[in-house]
Amino acid sequence: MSGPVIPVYMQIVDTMLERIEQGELTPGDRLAPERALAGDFGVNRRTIRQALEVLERRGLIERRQGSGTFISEPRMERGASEFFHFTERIRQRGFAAGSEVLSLERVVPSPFVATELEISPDAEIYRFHRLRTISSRPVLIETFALPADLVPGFDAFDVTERSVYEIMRTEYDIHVAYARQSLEAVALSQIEAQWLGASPGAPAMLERRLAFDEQGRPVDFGTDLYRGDRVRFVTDAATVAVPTGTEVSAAP
Amino acid sequence: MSGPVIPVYMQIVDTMLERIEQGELTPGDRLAPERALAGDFGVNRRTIRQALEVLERRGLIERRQGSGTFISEPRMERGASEFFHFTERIRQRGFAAGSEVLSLERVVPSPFVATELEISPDAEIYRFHRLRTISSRPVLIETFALPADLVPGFDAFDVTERSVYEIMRTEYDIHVAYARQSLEAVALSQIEAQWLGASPGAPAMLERRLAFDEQGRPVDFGTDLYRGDRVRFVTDAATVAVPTGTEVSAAP
DNA sequence: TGCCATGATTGGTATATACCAATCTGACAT
DNA sequence: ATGTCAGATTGGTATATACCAATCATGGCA
Repeated sequence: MSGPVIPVYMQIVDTMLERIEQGELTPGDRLAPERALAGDFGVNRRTIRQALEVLERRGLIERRQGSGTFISEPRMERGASEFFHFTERIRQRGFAAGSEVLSLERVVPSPFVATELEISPDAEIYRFHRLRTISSRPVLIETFALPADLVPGFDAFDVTERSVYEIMRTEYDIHVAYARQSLEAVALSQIEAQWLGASPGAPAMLERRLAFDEQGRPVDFGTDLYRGDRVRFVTDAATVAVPTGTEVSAAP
Repeated sequence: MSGPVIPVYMQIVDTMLERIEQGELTPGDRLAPERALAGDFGVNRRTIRQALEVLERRGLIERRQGSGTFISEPRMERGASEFFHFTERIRQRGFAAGSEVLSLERVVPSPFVATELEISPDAEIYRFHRLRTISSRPVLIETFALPADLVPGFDAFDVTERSVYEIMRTEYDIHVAYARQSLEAVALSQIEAQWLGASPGAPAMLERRLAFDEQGRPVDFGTDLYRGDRVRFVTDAATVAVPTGTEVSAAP
């Protein structure tokens, strides 16, 4: 009648994340061989491999056949502090950045959200919507889902004035390090259009976001919905081959 | 002795990619159960699972415990700061990439285009539109404007089969090195919708592009117009791109 | 000293087996 | 008709075992 069943390989993932966090393992270090880890943890080698596959997909380790498994350099590029600061960016351009909280509640997440955040389906989250304005004109709706266990009492803070990630950093010592994100074009629903002062069906830019902290824990799952006529994303590119996760290869 | 050793699970991946490409399996279809596939292919269930894991990571299938494994809706994914090799990327994902030239003419550009390309207002350009398809379904309309002085006789080449930048490179020794790009959400016009097989007003992603060669000369000015429901731009933090990363700007 | 065969090490692939967990189906009771 | 529950179906996790492929370290030879 225990709580949620956490698979063994995920427990091993957590253990290794801790070791990385504690500094027992630092970038460049080589892990023990899979067979040795299997012995240490008292599990089958296959189970260790499942755990390593998770860590590899998150970019925390690198595996080289015949050589070993190594802790990778943390991918902090375009880190939270630079990337997510809507307010400073807008003010630097000489506009007035505004903010309004549309909703804030503590709820049980949908199974999908729970899965993405890697929390048990009955653990709660803080979910809220925030409207962002430039020169008093609505520009985007932000949606956040934060695991309540990580940020207990989050609703005590004023999300109108402060950055969400800044609160997580200073109040909870959670440092958002990187995010998986994607952009797509969508049509505004009725309610979204109303919030943004646009017409239903008008084009908008939807950014999906799953943010991780330095230990690779998912800490925020949400979206940014931009009015299509009020935002442009600059994506300058060089021809240099860019090794992104979207590249397809035999190796995971 | 024998050629390169392709693991069995990758051969199975290839087989399934073919079936998807051939239309034997279409989005929404349910695959046979893993145990049945194992029997069909004459391999262990674990091997089938390895193949399915690859397909899942590529976003081609979706697995639901207790329910089955399903072909997902094809969506082209690309990094926001990559703009080359449409064809290769699509084929790597196991889809058939198609191409159709909608127009090709040598004309005097508008003053705006002439300014962007830094050519005299009466110098001519090659202007053309190309429709790109994935599995025979329209995905984007490309628009190009190339200074005619740089690529004389460009209309002699078959833009249906060859990459524009590849032609510029091999036939004219012009090496596209860099592009200033931006992304925005727009609504499809009547004619655009017709080409893309969508409804007028449907959301789309407009990418504006000004490409430069290694000497910093503007060599191409154009746009890519993506159907909003058939493309997703991945903007992970994993791609370096700090200096020219994604920025938000207030639209004029 | 320098090179390179050779074996040990390490991750990669594959089989066989078993049981768990989520979902769906259909018979049955109301 | 409608709701409910038991069993079947299907993907998920885990063990034990074996061998292959890439890499590395060692020691002998020129």
